Amino acid sequence: MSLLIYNSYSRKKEVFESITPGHVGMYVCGPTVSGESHLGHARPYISFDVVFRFLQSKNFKVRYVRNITDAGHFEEEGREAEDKVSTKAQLEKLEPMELVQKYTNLFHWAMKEFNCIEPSIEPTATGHIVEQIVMIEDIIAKGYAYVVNGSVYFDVKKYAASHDYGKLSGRIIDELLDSNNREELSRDLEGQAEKRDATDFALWKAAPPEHIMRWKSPWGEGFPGWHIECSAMATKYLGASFDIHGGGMDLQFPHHESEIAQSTICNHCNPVKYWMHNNMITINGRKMGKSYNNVIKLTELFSGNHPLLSQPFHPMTIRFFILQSHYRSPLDFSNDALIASEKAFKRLWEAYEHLKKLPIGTNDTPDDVELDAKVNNWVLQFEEFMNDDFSTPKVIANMFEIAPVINSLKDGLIKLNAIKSSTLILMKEKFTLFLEEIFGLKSIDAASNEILQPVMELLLEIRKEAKTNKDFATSDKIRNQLTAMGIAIKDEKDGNTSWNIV
RNA sequence: GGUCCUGUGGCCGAGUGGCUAGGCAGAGCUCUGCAAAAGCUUCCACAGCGGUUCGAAUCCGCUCGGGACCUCCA
Repeated sequence: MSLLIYNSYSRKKEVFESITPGHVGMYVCGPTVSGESHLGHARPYISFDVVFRFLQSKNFKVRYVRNITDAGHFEEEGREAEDKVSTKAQLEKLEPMELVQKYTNLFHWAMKEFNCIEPSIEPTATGHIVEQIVMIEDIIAKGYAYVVNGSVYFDVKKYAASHDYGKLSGRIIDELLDSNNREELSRDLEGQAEKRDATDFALWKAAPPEHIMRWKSPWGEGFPGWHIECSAMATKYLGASFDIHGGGMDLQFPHHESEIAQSTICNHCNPVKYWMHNNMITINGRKMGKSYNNVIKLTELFSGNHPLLSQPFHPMTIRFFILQSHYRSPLDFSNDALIASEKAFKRLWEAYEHLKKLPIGTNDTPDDVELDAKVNNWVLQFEEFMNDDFSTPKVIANMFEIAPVINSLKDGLIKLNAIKSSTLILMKEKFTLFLEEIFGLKSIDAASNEILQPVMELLLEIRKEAKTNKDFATSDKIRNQLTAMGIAIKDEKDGNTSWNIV
């Protein structure tokens, strides 16, 4: 069965066919490392990590490029052309590269916590200034950019005359161009005056004297525009046209629209076959963002140190929470929703642990034909759902359908030969594949450490003896004290006792 | 103002015109020395008003509400 991907460019689901059979080139806009990542940032990187993993499971050789934006972003484009990174650096009295390194490290740490596989290539904007300059020169040579006072701007009007600028973001170019004359948009921004048209965007900005991050260029010292870095790096590592470009919905315009324009002029072809955009994470119905002052940083989420949070949340809980909704749907954050996800995830993972331990028999004829068929169907739908534009919530729903069956098998409420041995093997195989390898989830349990393990065994043995002697005072004392210490114990149906750190 | 998306039960969230999404919370029962967990059962729903249809949460229109983008943004 083929993979369907919703292409933002065509606004419909399309059958995925990679440009080079067996290989996939995927570019995802990475973080701007001028500050700490927040919950909103987690979504694209987790969503596209799953895309990456799923494509690999389908035996594609994927080159996954995710950049680090460590220069070139404008805090407020046009108003005061300033480099975001250098602004912050002056504030914190750090060397710009020191700041960039700090937040890059923090970002990498968070990605590791989320169990995101590292991209194949993680290029930095500052490491590709030359490529960007070459690309800008090319655009100028082809007549689609002009130089003013040491800055270079892309000529949108000229480009739009022969290309469909605005298609990706559903923008109507005439209205954008008209908006030049509209009062509410003529904000009379500094630097705006240099542009021939308000819709033109900067490829290169001349650096004012106080600007720390600056590079020599044919147009004087300056720094690159925001959009050119992605075009330059994507072209360098994935070629003139590649398969998948991902990022947040909020990047569609102007960032991705401009990327298309730049690359199209340089390479004479549409750079991207499938555009994928994840929706936003909202908080009380509002997009999480600095301008709204409603961000929850990842460090706060993991530590629980935030007024909106009642407790710390494990990175896997966040990952599961994100996977419980479809990547193109808005996802509303709340403390309660996260608590619900945490419980749900723990329950599902526990069932998975039980599944792994179920013994495989040699039963070819199921006692319960109906159940056997149902389970088979649920499991086989995992891939079907993923093939339908990565419908992770549906896969999870099916896993929850199967969880009671697993628990019942484990407790003997359903006999093992109710289902075929091959069905059980299939369950084990697919749960591991989808839960661990594709969804990238792993146990939330604080790893039971080596010293604790034998101590617990001893304690539980003593408790078992007490129980056998009907000395419930002792057995309850052990249980209650352990509970107070944060260790929960459960008497299983088979007479054994399991434990875990809460 | 323009473009687009969206409105599902106490909460979060799937839903491709006809068949129980799922999770969390609530209620009851079973198992259990008691717990916890688990299992079973169960309550609560498709913003409103029209229309298309044998049949709509699902398609169309209108109204009301929410949001995103149009400026840095995941």
